Amino acid sequence: MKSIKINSLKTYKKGEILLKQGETAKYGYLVKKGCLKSYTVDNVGKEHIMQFAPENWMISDLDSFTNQVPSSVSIETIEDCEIFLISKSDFIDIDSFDKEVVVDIANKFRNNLIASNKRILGLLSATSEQRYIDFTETYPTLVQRLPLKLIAAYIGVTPEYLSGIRRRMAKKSEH
Amino acid sequence: MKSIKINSLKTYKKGEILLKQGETAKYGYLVKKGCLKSYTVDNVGKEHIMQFAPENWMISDLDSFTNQVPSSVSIETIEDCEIFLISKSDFIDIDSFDKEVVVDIANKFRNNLIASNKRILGLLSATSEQRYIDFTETYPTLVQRLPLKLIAAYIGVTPEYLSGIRRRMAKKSEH
DNA sequence: TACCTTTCTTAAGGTATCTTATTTTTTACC
DNA sequence: GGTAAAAAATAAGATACCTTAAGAAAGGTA
Repeated sequence: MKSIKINSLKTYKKGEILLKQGETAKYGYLVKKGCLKSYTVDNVGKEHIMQFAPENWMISDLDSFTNQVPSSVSIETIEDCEIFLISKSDFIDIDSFDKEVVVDIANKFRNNLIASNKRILGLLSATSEQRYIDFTETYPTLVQRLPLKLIAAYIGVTPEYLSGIRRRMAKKSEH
Repeated sequence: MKSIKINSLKTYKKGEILLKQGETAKYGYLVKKGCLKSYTVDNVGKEHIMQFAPENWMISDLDSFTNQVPSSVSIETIEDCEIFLISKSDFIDIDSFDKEVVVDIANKFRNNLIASNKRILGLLSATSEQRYIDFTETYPTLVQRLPLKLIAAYIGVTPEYLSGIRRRMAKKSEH
């Protein structure tokens, strides 16, 4: 990715919204410091988290960013952040890149795709307790760092229910 | 993708297993005629469908195929099929491709990623009835073509429950 | 046509997860 | 350090979805 020029490094406070559901994504966000989330709010006001982006992760609505259609997610800081903004014009004209960069991009998409497919399988076939365990193994640092309700919105249960999962797991491991 | 050479076109009967969960994927499968499914069977014997591949779709376990690790899915014909096998050696050495081909591959990964992310959002936030409606809109031809139990395994409910969804939807639309 | 097999439907009872409400704990701020 | 606000824990009752089992419909084959 080294030959993609980075437009600007900006700082944000916790809780700022960088992209709103329904708007068109102008930027990809590369996190230098802090953590972002991409999420939807459904018609009964409940939040569902698509992705977390801690340090060195990249986040956007790929469909909106690439095809200039309305975004299906919002993106928001969940800690104070320093973030590189990568503009659409830097990114969309993939043909103008060096081949090496295109290979990097293809590999990045492929790895993201593998990760997304694993998540689909988990949502289809794993219990919520198992999805929580998977989360703690995949993101050991985030388990400590994120509030419970965000983890619940990521694995697909209510905060109350995740609280119960934790209690039952603690009881089990007592002996 | 035009400069990827195609190894061979093979024919299969309905119900043949092309890749078994746990084995390493040697091929990508490009469907000329018929339909494939990729799926897992969980520890209580229940089937969960990752993807359908009707005509012109490509299917494999991308992680297994790319990184030579055990596959997390099985792939099986659900109709009589004609299928192009694309071998790993044709595909994995992405650096040796023309740039144009690499751009095609990147775009294909990107589009798959967008589709997978939509499915994750659906699994997180939509009711099973809404996921069924989404399925009928995304794959109108498959709704008629596939048995109910496969659609149920794709949207993440039991066949009995999907049968109930259909009944309630029919009743609703009566007036 | 008749038979066998698979698919689909229906229904009763069970489990997982949600909703709502209340209490306790933690965090943020003056 | 004290107070307000947010987050987490707990619990009771409601709903979505599953399990099991049985019967009805549809498809394939002799």
